[in-house]
Amino acid sequence: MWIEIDFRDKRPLYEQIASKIEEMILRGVLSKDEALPSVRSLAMELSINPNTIQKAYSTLEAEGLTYSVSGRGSFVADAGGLLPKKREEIFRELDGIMQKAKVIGLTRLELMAYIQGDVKSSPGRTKAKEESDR
Amino acid sequence: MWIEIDFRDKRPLYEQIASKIEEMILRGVLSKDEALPSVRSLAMELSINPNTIQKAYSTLEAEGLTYSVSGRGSFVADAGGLLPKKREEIFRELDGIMQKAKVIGLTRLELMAYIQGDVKSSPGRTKAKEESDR
Amino acid sequence: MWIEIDFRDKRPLYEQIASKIEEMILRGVLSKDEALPSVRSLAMELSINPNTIQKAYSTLEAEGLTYSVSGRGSFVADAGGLLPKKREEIFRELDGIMQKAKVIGLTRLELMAYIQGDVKSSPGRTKAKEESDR
Amino acid sequence: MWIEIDFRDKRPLYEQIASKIEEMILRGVLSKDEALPSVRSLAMELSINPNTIQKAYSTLEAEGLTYSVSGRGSFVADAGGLLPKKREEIFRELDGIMQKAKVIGLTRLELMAYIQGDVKSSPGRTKAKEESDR
DNA sequence: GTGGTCTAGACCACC
DNA sequence: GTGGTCTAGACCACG
Repeated sequence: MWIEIDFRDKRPLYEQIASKIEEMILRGVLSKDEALPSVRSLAMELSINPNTIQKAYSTLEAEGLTYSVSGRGSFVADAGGLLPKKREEIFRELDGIMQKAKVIGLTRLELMAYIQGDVKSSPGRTKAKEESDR
Repeated sequence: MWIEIDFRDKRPLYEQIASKIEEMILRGVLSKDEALPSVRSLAMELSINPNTIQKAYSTLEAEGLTYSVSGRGSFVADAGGLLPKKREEIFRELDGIMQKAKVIGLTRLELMAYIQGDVKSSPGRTKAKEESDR
Repeated sequence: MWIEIDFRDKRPLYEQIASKIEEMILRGVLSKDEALPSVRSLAMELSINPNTIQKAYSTLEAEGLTYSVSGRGSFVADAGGLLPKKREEIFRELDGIMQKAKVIGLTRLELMAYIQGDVKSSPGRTKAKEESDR
Repeated sequence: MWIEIDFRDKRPLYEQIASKIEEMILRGVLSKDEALPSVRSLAMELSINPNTIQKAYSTLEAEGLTYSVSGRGSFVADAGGLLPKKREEIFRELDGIMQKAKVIGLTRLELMAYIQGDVKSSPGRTKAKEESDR
């Protein structure tokens, strides 16, 4: 299947998995009412404890990204209505960064310049980038 | 003293303390070679175990923000040379956010606009911010 | 297990342990992603407090020699990239020695001669060394 | 007077002072039977606790580098006979380094090459040098 | 079971 | 008094 887990990641496994699935939903890879793989099958595929998958699915449901029908499985919810909440979340993170930036004397303009000039698309290459920066 | 610990914060105590002190150093509130409060005194003041303070101080020293002399105390190091590293750290965080933003269709321009016109910061204080910002 | 602690050694226990493990990693005795013994088990084996082992493991992780996954264990990191740093460290030590040598009139040639023809190592083992050196 | 103490040095003060004086003796800056400054005067000059100076002088005497006449002060001993001991000491340190070097695959030849090619004597050069100097 | 955090109390060398 | 190390025992989240 599509998920790969990184054991060196400090985050708990269930959160890692949940966020991967969340990304797929928001990206539209998984569409409304599509079924997620069963807990057991996904657990086997990732050779991971089913409890971990269960927890990942639970958090997804708690965040409103999926809904579960007992006895049937989990399905992706309507993603449209959730975007504003995600937006808010991102802006809050951005607030945190701006605060840190201010502490070390990084101005808003510098942050904006970085965002404008930043060239990333595929996740994973962050090194060749740091060069081209500054 | 100047530090207050927030028990609702999920981060470990020692990290909370360390980051508070780090901020003061970067802000210039604490200047080079100035003495930090003794492990024991700060522990008492925050009614926290000395070992926890010790750990906070150790991590600060490991990051090069302070130096400690056994039997004399802990002192803030020369912060000047560390700013570039901090800058890089912030930019890397920013990379993460930009990636998330792209997933939900938030454009760079929107992010930049938010940074430029930012009004809300930590939840609750929405008005008095621009003033305290200087 | 493989570690033995020397109570005559003045270095703290955690450092002794950390450096033993570091040596094994650099030597290749422990290979990438191999699991270290659990904190508790190693503590029991050495009849030492788990916190002490924890500290040893923490310092190793801080130096980038290992990574730890909460709830799963500690594992050795990719040591390859760290050799240059170690090299530098050794050369810096060598600088220190050369300075001391100069003070008492020991010439570089004498040092080089000693290195080339070195026969004695740690006090007590004077003969069997060249063999075990391979 | 001639000694300057570095508060960021991890070594205890008394050892720092003792080693500075030892170096002067070995260098010949202080000659046989010359008087060291009185404990009290040196303490005042360095604005340091007299006990600390006392301890430094004691260790020097214990190592045979000085002798003290009660009621008169401390004087430097005959340095000539001590050189072999110092030589031994340095070679033992060198042994330690060679062992570490071997662990990371640094050959004796590389060490020798470093010693030969190292250019320290006139103030300056060799980046890692400034550290080990002082 | 694992790593991680925290407390409480002790001892050490140094100043 | 200071920082640093160590022990003993506890609790937590994760798997």
